[in-house]
Amino acid sequence: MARYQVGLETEAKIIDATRSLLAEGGIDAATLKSICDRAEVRSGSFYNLFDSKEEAIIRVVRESIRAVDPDPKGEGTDTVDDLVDAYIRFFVEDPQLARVYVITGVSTETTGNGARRRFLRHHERRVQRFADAMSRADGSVTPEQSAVNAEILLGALDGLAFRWSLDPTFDLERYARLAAARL
Amino acid sequence: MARYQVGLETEAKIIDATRSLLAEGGIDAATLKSICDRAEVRSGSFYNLFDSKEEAIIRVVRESIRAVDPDPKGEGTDTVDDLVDAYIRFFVEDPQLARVYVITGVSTETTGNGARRRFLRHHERRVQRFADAMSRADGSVTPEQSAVNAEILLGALDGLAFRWSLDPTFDLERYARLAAARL
DNA sequence: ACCTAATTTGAGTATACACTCAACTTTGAG
DNA sequence: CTCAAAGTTGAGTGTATACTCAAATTAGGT
Repeated sequence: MARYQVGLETEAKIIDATRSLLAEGGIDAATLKSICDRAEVRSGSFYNLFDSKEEAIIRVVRESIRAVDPDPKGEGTDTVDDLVDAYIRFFVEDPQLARVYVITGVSTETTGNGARRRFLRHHERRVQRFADAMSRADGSVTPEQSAVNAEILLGALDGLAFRWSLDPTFDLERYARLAAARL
Repeated sequence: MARYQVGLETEAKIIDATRSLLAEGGIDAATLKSICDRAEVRSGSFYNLFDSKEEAIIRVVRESIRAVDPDPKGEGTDTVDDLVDAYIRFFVEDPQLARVYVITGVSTETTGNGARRRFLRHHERRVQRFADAMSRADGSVTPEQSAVNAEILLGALDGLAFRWSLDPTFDLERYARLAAARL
C-alpha cells in the first residue's frame, strides 16, 4: 500500500503532461502515446498508476473546474466584483488550466456523458453564487431577477472566455470587467 | 462530367447524415462508418463523391456558419434588433444546424487549424455588423465604443448559446432578448 | 438497343488507438 | 543486508479508424 517516492513523481509527471496537452490541443491531443512521451514514461507505468486514460484526463478537468471557482472561504460574503475578479484572475494567472476549462467544457461530447452533467451542475451552482451576491448588493431586486441577471453575466463571461480561447491576443480582462460593469 | 440523378441524391444523403451526426454527438460521432451507415451507402460510394471525410464535415460546418448570420439583403440597414432576431431565429428554427455551429465552433482544435481562423474571421465580421448597427442607432457613441459593446453583446449571445447546447431546456430566446436589452 | 461514363460495392490496406502482461529493476522499512 | 512490495519496461493484443481499388452494376443520351 505504501507508495514509493518514484511512483508519486511519475504520477505528477503524467498529470503535468496531460494538463499541458489538453491546454495545447484539446482532448484529441491527449492520446496515451503523447502523454507517455511527454511524461517520459512507458505505457505500462501509466497503467500501473491509472486505471485508464480517462482517469488522468478527468483529474485534470476536475482540477480546472475547481480552479475557475474555488469554494468560498467564508459564506455569502463575496461581492459580485469578488466573483468576477476570481473568474478573471483564473484566466490571467493560469491560462493553461483556463484553456483546459474552456476547451473540455465545450467538447463535453467526447469526454463522456457524465462530463456534461458535471459541467452543468457546476454552472448552476456558480449562477446561484452570482445571484446571491447580486441580491445582497441590491435588496430591491427579486431573487428571480437576480438569477436572470446572473445567468446573463456568466453567459457573457463564458462567451468572452471562448473568444479568448480562439484568439489569445483578445484582452479578456478588459472586456470581462466592462461586461460586469454593464450587467 | 455530367452528374447522374442518383449521385446527387447520394451526395445529399451523405450531407444529411453528416449534419445530424455532428448535431447529435459532435465531431467524434461523425466517423466514416457512422456517416455511411446512416446515409445507407458504402464507403466506396462516399469516396466517389468526396475526397475525404473532412470535406463532408467542412461543408456542413460552412453551411452552419453561413446560416447563423446570412449576408444582409440590403446594406447597412439592419438594426441591432434585426441582428439579434436573426441570431435567435437561427437557434429556434434550425436547432440541429445551430448545434453544429456551437459544437464545432467550440472544438475547432479537432476540425483543424484553418477552422479556427475561419471562425475568428466570421466572428470579426459579425462584430463589425453589430457595431455599425449600434452606431447608426445612437450617433453619440464613438465607433470604438460601439465595437466594444458589440463584442460584449456577441460574447453574451455565444455564451448563452453554449449554455443552451449543454441543456436544451434552457430558454435561449428569452435570455438572449434580455441580454440584448441590457447591452 | 447500345455504349460510355457515372456510380456502387465490399473486401482489403495501413495506421493509430487504448490497454495488457510476464519478466525485470528499484525502493525502503526492519 | 534482506526481501517483499512497488514500480518499470516494451513487445504484443484487439479494435477502430480513414481510405483504396478492381470488378460489377446502373443511368441516360444517342
